[in-house]
Order: sequence, then C-alpha cells, then structure tokens
Amino acid sequence: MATSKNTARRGGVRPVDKFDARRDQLAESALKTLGDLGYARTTLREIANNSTFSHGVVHYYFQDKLALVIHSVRYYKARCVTRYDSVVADSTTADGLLDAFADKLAETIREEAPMHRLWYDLRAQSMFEEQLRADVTMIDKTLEEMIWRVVTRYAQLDGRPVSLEPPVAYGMLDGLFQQALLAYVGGNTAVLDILVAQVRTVLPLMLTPVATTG
Amino acid sequence: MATSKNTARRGGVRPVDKFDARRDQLAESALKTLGDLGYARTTLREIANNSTFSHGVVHYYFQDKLALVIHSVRYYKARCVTRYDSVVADSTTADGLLDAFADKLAETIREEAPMHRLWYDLRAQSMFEEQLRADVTMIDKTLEEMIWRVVTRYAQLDGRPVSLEPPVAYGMLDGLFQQALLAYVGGNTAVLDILVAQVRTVLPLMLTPVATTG
DNA sequence: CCACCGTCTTGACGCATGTCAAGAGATTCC
DNA sequence: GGAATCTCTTGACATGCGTCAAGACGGTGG
Repeated sequence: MATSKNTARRGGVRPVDKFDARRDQLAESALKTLGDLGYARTTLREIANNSTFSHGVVHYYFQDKLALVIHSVRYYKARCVTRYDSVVADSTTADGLLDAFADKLAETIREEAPMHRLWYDLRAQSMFEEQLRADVTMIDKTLEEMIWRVVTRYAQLDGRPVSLEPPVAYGMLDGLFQQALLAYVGGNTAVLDILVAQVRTVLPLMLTPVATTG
Repeated sequence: MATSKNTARRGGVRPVDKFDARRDQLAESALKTLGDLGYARTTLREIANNSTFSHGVVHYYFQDKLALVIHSVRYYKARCVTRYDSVVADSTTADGLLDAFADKLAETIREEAPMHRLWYDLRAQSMFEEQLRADVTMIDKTLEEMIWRVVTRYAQLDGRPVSLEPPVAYGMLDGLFQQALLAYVGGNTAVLDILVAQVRTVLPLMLTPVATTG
C-alpha cells in the first residue's frame, strides 16, 4: 500500500529529500490549480494536469485530497511570510518605508493575484471545514506578525509609538488589501494606485498623534 | 418546459406574487444550507431538504443552480442593509453611538455567524466565478454605504469631520469584523468583547484629530 | 542477471451531483 | 363538472468526482 510506504519511507534511513520534494512539487501544482479555479472547483485530475504526473500519483504521496490541500497551504506560507522584510530592512526613513510598503502591497496584488484570492478563499473555507482551521489560523497569525514588523519599524523610524494592538493593525490593512484585490480581480487595475494612497493615509493613524496647537 | 412557463408567468397577467414568494422561500432554504455547508458543499438536494419541497422543484423556479444562488444573494442583501440604521437613528451622543454600534457588530456575529461566513465565502467565490461578481460588488457597495452612514453620523455627533474616504472606513472595519468572525467560528467567543474594544478604538481615529497642546 | 523496491500509470469502482423528462395532484376558469 | 393550466414529485440520465487496486517501468543491490 502506498500509505505504509509513505510512513515507512518517512521513518526510513534514506534521504527523505526526494519524497518530500515530490510532495512540494505536487503542492506547487495544487496551488496553481487552486489559484486558477478556487477551492470549490479544484479536482485532483486538474491538479495532475498542471503537473508532470497522472492523477493517481496523488494517493501515493498524500492520504487524500484534503491532505494535499493542507500541505499546499503550509507550503504556501513559506512564500509569503518574508514578503515585506526587505522593506523593513532597507528603509531608513518613515516616509521611505511608507512608500516602499505601499508599493510592495500593490505589487504583490499585480503579480500574485491568483495566490491571494486563493488565500481568502481558503480562509473562508476554514470557517466551514474544521480540518483547515488550525493551519489557516497559524498562517493568519504569521501574517499578522509580518505586518506588525512593518508597523513597529515604521513607528521606530518616525519616533512615535504605535497606538494599536497587532491584530487591529493587521485587520485594518488586511481589509483594505482584500478590498483592492477584489476590485483588481474584477478588472479595475487603477485600484492599485488607490490602495497605495489609502495605505499612506492609514498607517500614520496607527501612531500616537503628535501634539499640535490649535 | 418550466423555463417557458417561468417567462410566460413573469410576463403574464396574474399576480407574480406567489411565484416570487416561492422563489424567495427557496432562497431562504438555500441561504440556510449555504450558511451551514458553504458554497463548495452545498447541493440542490440538500437545499430541498431544508425546504418543504423536493429537489426537482428548483428547476421549476430557477434556470440552474447558480441562478438560485444569485437570487439568494440578492435576497440576502435586503436583510443586512438596514442592520445599523436604528443605531444611527437612536443615538444622541457620539459615545452613545460608538457603544451601540460596537455592541451591534458583536451581536450580529453572535446571532448570525453562519450568514456572515457565507457572505465572505461568496465574496471569495466571486473572484473565481464571474457570474457572481456583479451582485457581490453591488452588495459590497451597499455595505460600504451602510457603514458610511454610521461613521458620518458619528462625526456629526462628535462635531468633527471624517478624515477618511468611505471605502477606507469600510475596509478597515470589515477587516476587523472578519477577523472576529473567524475567531468566533473557531470557538473563541471571547473575541466579541475584543471586537467591541477595537471598534471603540478605531472609529475615533477616523475623525480629524482635535488640536492638543503638549 | 535476477530479485526487489520505490515510483508512477492505467483503468476501474461506487457514489453524488446537476439536470431534465414524464407524469401526478391541485387549482382555476369556463 | 370538465378542461386547461399551474405546481410539484418521482425517477432516471450522463457526467465527473475521490479513491484504490493492479500492474508496468526503472533503478539498485546482491
């Protein structure tokens, strides 16, 4: 049986590299398919079509369809977690970081829209499919931390403390991002510039206001 | 054929009331099913199970499954659009409105979580299924206006102008709401109190800051 | 060279789905 | 009261799905 081979292999002496490499390869094909069709219409045969293998191979590497999807979701996480770290590392002024971050947000929509709509699809699915929930929650937390690194660095460069909690900062930006993605997928490419302007407006609101005289 | 009868009926002399009443009745059953199972796993037979009819009746009232879903989505809109209007109408102070609005947000999660997760599911689906896009976009716009009524009334009561555009205000609050819903569905009921606190923090940030001395 | 094991393909299965045709009740109208 | 029309049920269909068994292929070790 494939299953027993799997477990035998995973505990075996040989390099697990090749076995895991195939799993990741299938995850990549699955992500492409999911990004194109969405969760509801993704089939194993279509995933296989987007790979160099036939549809039967999935059950050699995964117990069932959901196991493949979950593995794909985890694999996806590795990609997106460090997306804005260069922004944090390279910026030397608050305004510079603001611009770089806003641009990067727009860029990631432009270049990876299918992957992002998949993320929101899967996050919605996790509210119906319990087995997805743990992984989705973990990724969401990771994204929150990613955003938090940006916001705290921005605050540091600006010399003002952040006045919001990490979930609030993440939730606000995620809402704007999702709104832009929705419009962008609908054909409104001009929305990317709007997103940039929105982020430049909102991020300063997250810092404790400076004293003004009036 | 049912289709020709439909169109004949719709253009006919008789009161369309009963025909449309049945359509709405089926929409209600469809919404219940969709809220329970999600878009991906909702079947016509299951929708019929949640109604007093058999599965075949759907094709008497709708051209196909997607037409039923779309009609259900439109039907759903009528429910949620005026949800916060009483808050706007009854509040007499800025703080009172803030409290009432935040409480109402939490209450609607507590009492209609399935319907809300369905909304986010369908909004994600609309990024894959073109036929859903127009209606989803329209509803999203309506929700934005609903939020805008709250925010502008809040600003009016507080005597300060709103410093954000309607989409930004909606996007921010929607992000927080969605985050809370996700946690709530995952079993974290305490998140509702957190949401209330978050909204009380964020709404004031949307208004032009008063001058302070420091 | 042969046996073995990991890898992958092929083809089939049982099942659930959307759709629809045929007809049974129910209702309405003359 | 009977005919016509509206309404709904039943049962079937083709299709596509996840799953899995059987075996082919290819390399590796004895």
